[in-house]
Amino acid sequence: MTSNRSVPTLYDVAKTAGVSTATVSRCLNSPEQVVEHTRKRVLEVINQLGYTPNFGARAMAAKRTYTIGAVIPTMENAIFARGLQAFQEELRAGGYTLLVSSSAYDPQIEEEQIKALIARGADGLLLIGHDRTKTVSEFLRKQGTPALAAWSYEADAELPSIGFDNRRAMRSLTEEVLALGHTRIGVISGITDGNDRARRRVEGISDAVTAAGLDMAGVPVIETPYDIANGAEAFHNLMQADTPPTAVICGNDVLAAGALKAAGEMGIEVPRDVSVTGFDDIELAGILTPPLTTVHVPHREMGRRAARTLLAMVQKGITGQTVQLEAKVCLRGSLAGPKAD
Amino acid sequence: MTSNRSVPTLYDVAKTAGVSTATVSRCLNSPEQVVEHTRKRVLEVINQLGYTPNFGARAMAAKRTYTIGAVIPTMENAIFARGLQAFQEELRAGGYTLLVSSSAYDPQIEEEQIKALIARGADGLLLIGHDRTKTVSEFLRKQGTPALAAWSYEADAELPSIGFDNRRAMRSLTEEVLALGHTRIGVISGITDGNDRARRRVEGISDAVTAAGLDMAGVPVIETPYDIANGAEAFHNLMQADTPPTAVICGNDVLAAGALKAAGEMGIEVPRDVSVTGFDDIELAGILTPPLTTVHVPHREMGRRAARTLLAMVQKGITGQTVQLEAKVCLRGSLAGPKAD
DNA sequence: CTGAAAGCGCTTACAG
DNA sequence: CTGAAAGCGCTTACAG
Repeated sequence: MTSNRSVPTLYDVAKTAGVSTATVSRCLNSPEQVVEHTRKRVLEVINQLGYTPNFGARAMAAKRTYTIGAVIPTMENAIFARGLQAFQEELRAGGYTLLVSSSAYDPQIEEEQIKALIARGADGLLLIGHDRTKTVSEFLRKQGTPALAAWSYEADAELPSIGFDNRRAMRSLTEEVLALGHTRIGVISGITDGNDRARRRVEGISDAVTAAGLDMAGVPVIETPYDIANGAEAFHNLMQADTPPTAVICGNDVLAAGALKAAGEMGIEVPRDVSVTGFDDIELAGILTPPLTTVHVPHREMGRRAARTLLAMVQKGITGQTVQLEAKVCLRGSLAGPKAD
Repeated sequence: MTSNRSVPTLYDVAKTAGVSTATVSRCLNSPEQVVEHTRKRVLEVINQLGYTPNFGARAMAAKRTYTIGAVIPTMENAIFARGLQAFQEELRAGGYTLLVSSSAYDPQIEEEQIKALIARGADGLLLIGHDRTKTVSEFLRKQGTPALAAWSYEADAELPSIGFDNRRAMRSLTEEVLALGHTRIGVISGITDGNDRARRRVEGISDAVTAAGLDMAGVPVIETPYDIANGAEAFHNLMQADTPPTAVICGNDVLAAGALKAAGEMGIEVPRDVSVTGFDDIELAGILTPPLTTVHVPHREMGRRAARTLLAMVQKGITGQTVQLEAKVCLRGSLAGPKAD
C-alpha cells in the first residue's frame, strides 16, 4: 500500500540497488562492513531516490537517536543563550543534534517538555537547576535517560550538575557592596519558588548581610519574574520607601536593567544616588549606562563542559561527575559607595 | 545505556489489564471509543506501571507526531526569542510541541537541522526568511512536509510567509533620517549573503538614498555578523573617515547597541555628534542611552499567526496563505538632525 | 561481505 | 465496544 506521494524507504533503495535491506542499512550505519563497489552503488541509489531514513523506525530498532534534548526556562533575555550555543556546538562536533524547548519557568510545562523529549527518543537531557516536580524526578529515574543539571552547582543533588555556586557568588557580590559602606540594601529577586538559582542568590545576600552584623529582616526583598519591566516596577516601589535603599541588589542582569531604566525615569542617578547590581554578566550588562556591576557566569565553558559530560554519560554509560565552575564578581560603574549626606 | 529494568510497553499494559493492545491504544488516542469501566481499569494500570508510549513506534504507526520544528538563525540576541515564545504558546494551546534548533546563520547547518527535524517526524516546520540551499529547498518539496517562512514577507517565494517587508520598513526609517537633513550616511549591515532580511534592508536604504537624489556609491556599507562587539568595531571604522557620517543606520538593534557603545568609548555624543538607528525593537532598544530609534517588528503577532497558519497547513492540508504584517518606524532619542556646523 | 528473518512498540482498518 | 492481525520502516544477531 503506497501513499500517492510516497517517500522512498529502505526497501525501495534495496530493491532498486539489487541488494538486501540489511546491506543498505549497513551502508548508512557501518559503511566499513560493506565492500566498496556495493556501497558506492547503494549510495548512488540513495541520492537518486532522495532517500532519508525514517527516524522513528530507526530509533525504535536501534534504541538510540543521536539526539540530546534541553529544557530551559526561557529563550528570552539571552540568559541561557550563550551557554546553550556552546553546548550545541560541542554536541554537533560529536555528531549529536540538539533539540531545545522552553518551560517559561513553569514546572508543569517543564515536566511536559521533558516527557516530550524523552518520548521523542532523546538519548540524554540537559536541564537547568535542581528544582522540579516529584513526578518528573521519579519519571527520570525510572526512565534511566541520562540527565545533567546546569547553571547550578549542588553537591548532593539528585542529578549530577555542571555549574557554579549561586549562593557563594551572590554572597561575594554582596560583600563588595557592604564593604563600600552601604547599610540600607534593597533586593529585587526572581521568583524563588521552583527556582533554586534564585533562592540560592537570596540566601547568599542574607549570608553576607548577616555576617556584616546587619539584620536581614530590615532588608526589603521583592520577588518578580525576570523581565525588564518588572525590574523597573520593583525598583520604583523600593525607592518609594521613607528611607530608600542606597544599594539595590538584583537577582539577575535583566532585573537590574529594569532598575536602571526606572532610575533614569525617576531622575535618580546611578551610582551617585543609589547603586545597582546584577547577576549573569550577559552582553547587555556591559553596554548599559552606567555599566553594570554583576557576577560573571562562565556561560560558554559551562555549555561546553556540560556537552562533554553528557555525551560521556550517554556513550559510555558512566555516571556524570558534578563540577563546580567559578563565577566571579565583575565590578563596573553601577556600584559605588553610598552618598555622603 | 539501557536500564535492565526495561521500560513497560503497550503490551505489558494490555497483559496486566487483561485487554488487547488495541484497546489500550484506544484509551490513549480515542478514549470515547472505549467503555468507561474498561478505560478506567486501563488508565489505572498505565499509571501503576508508569507507562509512556514509545514515540518512534507511535510516529511510525500513526504517521504524525504532534511536533512542530523550528530552525532559527540564532538563539542569542533575543531577536527571535519573543516571536518564538508566542509561536510556542499558540502551538501548545493546539496540543503541539515545539522543538527548536539553531543554524548560526550557516546554510549548511540549517540544512542539517531541517533534515534532522523532519527525520524526527516534525509534522511542520517554521523557518526564517527565504534564502536557503538548493538542495534543502528541493528536499522540502520532495518531502512534502508543510513549511512556513517567517520574519520576511515575500510575495512570490517558494514557501508561504508570515512577515513584514524588510525593504519597505528600512526605506521608511531611512526617509526619516534623510528628512532631518542628513546627507552623510553610514551603514552597518548584517551579512547579506544567505540572509534575505539583511539584504532587503540594505536595499531599502538604497531606495531612500537614491530617491533623495543622493548617490548610494557615496554611502559606506560595512557588513558584519550581528553582534555587539562587531557593531562597535564597525562604528569605530566608519567614524575614522575624513568626513565621517552624521547618521549611522544599523541593520539591527544589536549592531546599533554596539555602535552606541563605541560612541561612548570614543567620546562621541549621540545624537548630538552622530545619529544611530537600529531595527527590530527588541527590549534592549528602549533601555539604551539614548533610547534607540528603530523599526518595531510585531514579534508576538507574527509568532501567533505563524503558529495558526502552520497548524492549519498541517491539520487541514491547506496551502499556507502569505501574510504581510506591518513593521513601523519607532522614533526615539538616538536620532536627531545633523549638527549645525 | 551479504542475506533472511525476527523484532522494535505502536495504530488501525476489518470483523464480530 | 473489543480483539486478531497486518503493517509502519528500520537494525541486528545469526548464518553462510
